Amino acid sequence: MYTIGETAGLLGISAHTLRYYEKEEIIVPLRDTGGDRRYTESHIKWLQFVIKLKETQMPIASIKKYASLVTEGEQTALDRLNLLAEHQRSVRAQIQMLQDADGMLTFKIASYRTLTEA
Amino acid sequence: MYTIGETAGLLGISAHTLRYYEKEEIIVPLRDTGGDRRYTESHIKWLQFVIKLKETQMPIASIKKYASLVTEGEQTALDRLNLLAEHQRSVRAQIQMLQDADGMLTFKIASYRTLTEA
DNA sequence: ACTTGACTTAGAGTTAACTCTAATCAATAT
DNA sequence: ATATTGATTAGAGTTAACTCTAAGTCAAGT
Repeated sequence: MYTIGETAGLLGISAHTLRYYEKEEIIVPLRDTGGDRRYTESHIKWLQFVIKLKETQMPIASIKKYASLVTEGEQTALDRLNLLAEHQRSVRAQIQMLQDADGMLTFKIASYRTLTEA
Repeated sequence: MYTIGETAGLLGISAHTLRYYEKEEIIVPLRDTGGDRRYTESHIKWLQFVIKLKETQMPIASIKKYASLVTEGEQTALDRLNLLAEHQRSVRAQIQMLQDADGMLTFKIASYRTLTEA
């Protein structure tokens, strides 16, 4: 069980952001007797997954959608599968685009090398 | 020579965005006798490059920086090389991160498949 | 002559995703 | 006993990158 500060530290995000994710219904932490948020190992795992989705450009709105499917339970498994499969296509498209850009940069950089070494 | 509308169509961005890039000093189009913007082939090529940088998450501020180096001329070639080399490192880091995410998604999706097919 | 559509400008509005502020409270450290 | 630390809330502010609005000019088509 972690406090909001510990959780933020562990994940490398701010406590502010954790409260924002809660407001967006992406995560629902427990509360201790004093009313403070408490995060379990399974909350942490879920947040790490959310952060991975974020890093790969999934918008908060889609993450929210996925989170709501998880909350709805077992019978949404197929919907979740489809959502992730769709996102995987987007991730692969991003990789392709970045590889093209990498090639272009290699070429540009080589031109500048020729220029500056001449 | 293209009008702003033609250029926008060619590049798949809006005329508004082209004016915005001009305000940010990323591009300086010519003007016809009526004062309307005119874009040459070389403007188009430059804009295509700018769009590639954008797609690969280079912030407008950095693109602006690069554009100003280009304007300054030959003697900034080494600075430009360094800027692009730095960006290439970022592009490669993005590719790496996306490939990890792709693996994770493959795993998650496989789990859901097992679940929904059982 | 009139309408249509593209262009001009300065500047306001939008969206996503935070990020911070203010005012307050509760537990711990000196 | 007081000071610090870290938590709480609602709601305001920020940043990047557009995106649009208003008010207007101008050329071409009917």
